[in-house]
This record gives sequence, structure tokens and C-alpha cells, in this order.
Amino acid sequence: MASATATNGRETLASIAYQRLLDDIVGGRLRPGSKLRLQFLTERYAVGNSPLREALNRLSANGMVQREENRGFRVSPASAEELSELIRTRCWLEEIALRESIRHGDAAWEEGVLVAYHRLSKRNRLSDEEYVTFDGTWEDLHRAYHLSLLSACDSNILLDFCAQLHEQTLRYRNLSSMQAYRDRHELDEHRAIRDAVLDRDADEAVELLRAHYRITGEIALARGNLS
Amino acid sequence: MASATATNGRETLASIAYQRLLDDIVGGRLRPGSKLRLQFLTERYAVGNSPLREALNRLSANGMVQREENRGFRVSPASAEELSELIRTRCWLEEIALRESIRHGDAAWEEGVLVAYHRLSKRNRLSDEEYVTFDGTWEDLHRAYHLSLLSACDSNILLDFCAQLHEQTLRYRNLSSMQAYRDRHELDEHRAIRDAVLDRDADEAVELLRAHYRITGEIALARGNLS
DNA sequence: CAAGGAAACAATTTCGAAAACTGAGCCCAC
DNA sequence: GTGGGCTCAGTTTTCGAAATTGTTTCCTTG
Repeated sequence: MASATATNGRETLASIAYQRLLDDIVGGRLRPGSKLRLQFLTERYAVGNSPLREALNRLSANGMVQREENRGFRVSPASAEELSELIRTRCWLEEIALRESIRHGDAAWEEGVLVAYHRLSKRNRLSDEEYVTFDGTWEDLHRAYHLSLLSACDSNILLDFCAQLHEQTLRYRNLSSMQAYRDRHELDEHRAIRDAVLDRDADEAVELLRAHYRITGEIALARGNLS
Repeated sequence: MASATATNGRETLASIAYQRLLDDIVGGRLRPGSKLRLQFLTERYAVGNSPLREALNRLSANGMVQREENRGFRVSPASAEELSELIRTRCWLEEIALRESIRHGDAAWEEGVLVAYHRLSKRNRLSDEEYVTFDGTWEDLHRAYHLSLLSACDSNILLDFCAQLHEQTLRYRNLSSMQAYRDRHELDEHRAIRDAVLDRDADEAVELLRAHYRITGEIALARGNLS
């Protein structure tokens, strides 16, 4: 998705709508399964019919919204089953990507991981949730960190799939109460993964990463008010 | 992609355009890298501006076309590098899917594999290329066979990724001369894979499948007039 | 002659309205 | 009752034209 898009000059309304829709769906402000009426969306985003439809079509191609012929669009429903499927798939794919990354990564990659971790660690998650530095939100830094781990895997296609899965699971995380993550030591987990990766200990890194995702999934599942 | 789409009643022009564009790109009739001007496409497909743009936006989300803001669309370029990346990624993902499928598949899955192979074997590839039975073209049967192998993997998400990769590699196959595949014994390979799968011999099946893809890739690479 | 800048042209993007479709309510025949 | 067809409001989908953006050309100026 991102790979097929070269964003050069001025942004188009369709892309703005795409971003805002994605944000609202991933952020849980548009509930799973809810109908996406065009009139509602045009008012919400102050964007016309056509760019909105283009954005919705893009989102339908990567599973964020469902499209039914002649019956419009709705936010993709969320379920415990899909979440566990998502996490399972994510563990499979990221295991591969991480092992390849550890095998092929060079010095620049190591430094990228280090910097991404550093930026993430500087940002406390729950204190000032929405604060945006020039680096971006906590979520942006978190995504950047996880992708940096995989970035040397030598397959942009795989990397792209991993990014999609990240976005999907992020939605589930946002659907469950943020409170649920309060007593979790994410930064410790991230540091442990970083250390294993920089030590080139693939088995250890993979195990830590999988545990990291499994815990996230269990928290989301436990609190799950997914509709 | 397919998973997010429920096609019930009458088909919409956008979906028709999507199908025909996909066919023409995968079939190599729209060359890699070539510009997709809307006027040209409206004449070619006798479909208006809007449905075409929707189709193009869908295609841009799964990598078949590139989108450049305010500069329109073009067919995604093809390169030897991308092809080998594609095959590498495909081997990774299908190995997982196949192993899971062999582990979890039940009797209905076995029968599905058997039937899919049977239908494929009845159709000789090179004799009457474009002939369509009620089962579909050779390519349809081929795709159905390969997906049937993976269909019990218990992750629709992974299955969907595999389907995307299948489509992408099919494009490369069609870009290289069909002649190149003349002295290949595909059916033998497919049968060998089927037998290993039905014997639940995961290691053997995976090895055969990977070899199958590697050979396809090498043929396409050798003849590659990819532009 | 090179560089810069307006003007004309070509293509994409967006808008507003018309057309097509869906689903519900209603009536009527059976 | 019950099922089949009809109408009608609400929604989606599509069209044709307008607005915007990018590109080329040509003229001016240093």
C-alpha cells in the first residue's frame, strides 16, 4: 500500500480523506461494523463525494472497511476470532522478517533500531497521550520502532504485510480500554527485544517478540468490547 | 482484498472495471510502468470516469498500480529484483500456510485438494489456452489448486496474502514468453505436491512447493523482457 | 545564450446533479 | 393469514462539467 504510493507534491483530497478515515477507524472512533454513509462522511470530513469514495475503495482493498455492492461501505467488524487470527499471523510473519533482518542487517540498520528505541523510550505513553513532537505521536514512534526491527529483512512486500498487520492490531488495542495497559511494562519488553536483536540472538529475539504480541492480544481479548 | 468484499447482487461498474483492469495487467496487455490515462481507459472499457478511478484506487492499495498524487496512475513496474523478492516472500508465506494446512486439515480439505488437482489435470495447458469450461480457465484452476493446498491453514489473512502473491507472480509469468514453459512438466510437479500433502509429509511437500516456485521464477527471469 | 516567468495546453481531481438500486411499507388477490 | 407485486423514500453509484494541478512552449530579460 504505502509502497505503491509516491507522495510528492500537494496532497489530494482523497488522500486526506483516506488518512482521516484510517485514523478514525484505527482509533476506534468509527466503531467496527458501523455503516459508513456518504452523507455522514461528507459532513464529518468536509470533503466531497468522489474523493471519499476513492478513499473508501482504498481502505476496502486492505481490509479496513467492507464493501457491499450497491449497499455501500461499513467499518470491518471486529471479533475475538479475528484478533487471535491476526496475532497468530503476525507472529508467523514477523518471525520470518526478524530472522532475516538479524541475518542481513548492517551497521546502519543497527543504528536505526537504536535510534527508534531511543525515541520511543523518551516518550512516556500514558502521561501526555496526544502530545505530538516533531517525531510524531507515541503510536508513530512505536510503529517506527517495530518496523525498524524488521526493516533489513530484504523484502518490502513482507515489510508491507507486517505494516498492515500492525495497523490492524493497533485497532484492536484501541478498541479495548486504554486502562487495561496501565500496569504493563512495555518499555522493558521493547528494550529486551532491542538487546536480543543487537546481540544477533535470533531465537531469543523471536521468542520475546512473540511473547510481546501474545500479551497484547490477551489484554485486548480480556477487556474486549469489540462491537 | 477478496475477504473484504461481499459480492451479492448486481455487479457495479467499478467492480467490472476492476476485474478487467486486473486481467489486463496480470495478463500483460497493459505493460509494466505504462501510464494509465483516464481518457484511454474510458474508451477501452466503455466505463465512466468515476468507476474507473475507484477501480484504480483499489488496485493501488494492493500494489498492482502505482498512484502519484496529482499525476495519475501507472501500471506497477516490473523488475528482476522485485520478482525474486516476490518468490522469496511467497516461499516463506506458503511454507507456513502449507505446514499449518497439513497439520489442521480435515477430510473435507483433503477432498478439496484432490478435486482441485483432478480438475487441473484434466485441462491441458498449452493446447487450447483460452478455452473456458464451467470450471474456468487453466489459470483459474491452477490458482484454485494452489489455494486449496493452503486453505486449511486457519488464517484467512495469510491466505489472502498468498492469493495476492499468486496474482503478482502470475503477472511475471505472463510477461515472459509462454513458449518458455513448453518443456516444463508442471502437472508432474503438481501431482508430486498433492501426494506429499495427502501423505501429510510436510517437509517433503514444502520442499516440492518451494522448488516449484523457484523453477517458475527462474524461467521468468531467464526470458525476462519485463518492461 | 541561459535563466526565469507568463501563457496555453493537457491531464488529473473534484463537484453537483441525475440515474440506478435497495429495503420497507402497503395493498390486494388467493 | 400469507405471499407477490407496487410504490416511495433513502442511499449508493454514475455521469458530465468545472476547478485544479502539472507540463510545455515561447517570450522576455539579464
